Amino acid sequence: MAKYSDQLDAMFTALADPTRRTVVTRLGRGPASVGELAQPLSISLPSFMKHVRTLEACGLIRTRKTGRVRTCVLNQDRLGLLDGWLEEQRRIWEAGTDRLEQFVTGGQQPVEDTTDTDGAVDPTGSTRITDTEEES
Amino acid sequence: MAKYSDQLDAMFTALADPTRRTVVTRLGRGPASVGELAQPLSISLPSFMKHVRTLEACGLIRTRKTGRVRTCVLNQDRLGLLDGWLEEQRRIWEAGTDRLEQFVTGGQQPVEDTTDTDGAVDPTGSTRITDTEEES
DNA sequence: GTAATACTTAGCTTTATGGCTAAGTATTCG
DNA sequence: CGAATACTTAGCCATAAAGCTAAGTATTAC
Repeated sequence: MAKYSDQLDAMFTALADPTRRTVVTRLGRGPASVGELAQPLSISLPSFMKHVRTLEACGLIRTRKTGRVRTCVLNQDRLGLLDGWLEEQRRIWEAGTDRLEQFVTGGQQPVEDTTDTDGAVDPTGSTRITDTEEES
Repeated sequence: MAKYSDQLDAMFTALADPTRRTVVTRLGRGPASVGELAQPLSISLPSFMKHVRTLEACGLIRTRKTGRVRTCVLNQDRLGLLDGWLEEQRRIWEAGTDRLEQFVTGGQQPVEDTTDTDGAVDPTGSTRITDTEEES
C-alpha cells in the first residue's frame, strides 16, 4: 500500500513540470499517442517518454500499446487526490480561524499547537506576527 | 511578472516535499517560529531553512523576523493557484466529454490536437485556450 | 559583560531530474 | 521482402535538490 504521503509526493512532483502539465491538459481533450503528444514539444522522444512514465507512475494517465502505437489517456479521477489534500488543509485552517475568532472575541491563545512542537511560547509575549522591523 | 506557468512550477515543487507539506499543515493551525517548526522534524536548522525559503518563494508562507525569532505564517490564499489550475483542467476535460458525446451521437473525430504549450494560460487573464476542435 | 538563543551563511556531498544521442525492436506499408 | 514508422533501451551529462557540519551574527538572558 503506497502511503498517502508518497502518492502526494509523486503527484505534486509530476505536476511540477510544465511539459507534464501540458500533457495533462492536452489529454483532457481526449486520448493521444506518444508521438502526437511529443510532436509539438521540441523534445526528443526518449526524453518525452520519461515524462509519460512519470505521469503513469503517479496514476495521472494510463497508457496502452496497440500495434506499434502507445495511446495515452488521462485518468481524471486521480486529480481528486489534490482536491482531497486541499480540502484537508482548508478544514485545518478554518478550524484555526475559528480559534482565532474565539481569541479575538473571547480571549484565549488562538493557537499553540496540538500534537508536536512543544510548549515554547512566543518570546514577544503576545501571539502576534505583525510587529516591528524587517530583515536584511 | 512571473509567468503563470512558473508560479505553478514553484507551487507544485514546493508541495512535492513531505517536510514542506508538514509545515503548511502545521501553519494552518496558526503562526510559528522557524525553531518551533523544525523541532519535531529531525532535520538540521540550516536544512530546514531551505524549505522555509522555498515555501516563501512560491508565496505559500510569509515570514517576519522580530528580534532573533523568525515567525512564519501561512498565506492561505495562495492555494487558490492550485484550485484555479484544477478548475481549468476540469473545464477542459468536461468540454472533451461533450465532444465525445457529440462523437458518439453525431459521428466526428472526438479529438485531434490543438497545439498548446502548457496550461500556460493565466486563468485570471483573458486569453482563453479556445480549443477550436474538430475540422476535417 | 558574558552566555545562551535563534537563526544565518558558507561550503560540501549525494541523489534525483531532465535532456540528449546512438542503437535497438516491433509493426505496418509498398 | 525491404523500408519506414513508432516507440524503447542504454548510456551519458549538466543542473537542481535536499541534507550536513562548521562557523558566523544578532538578540536576549543572567
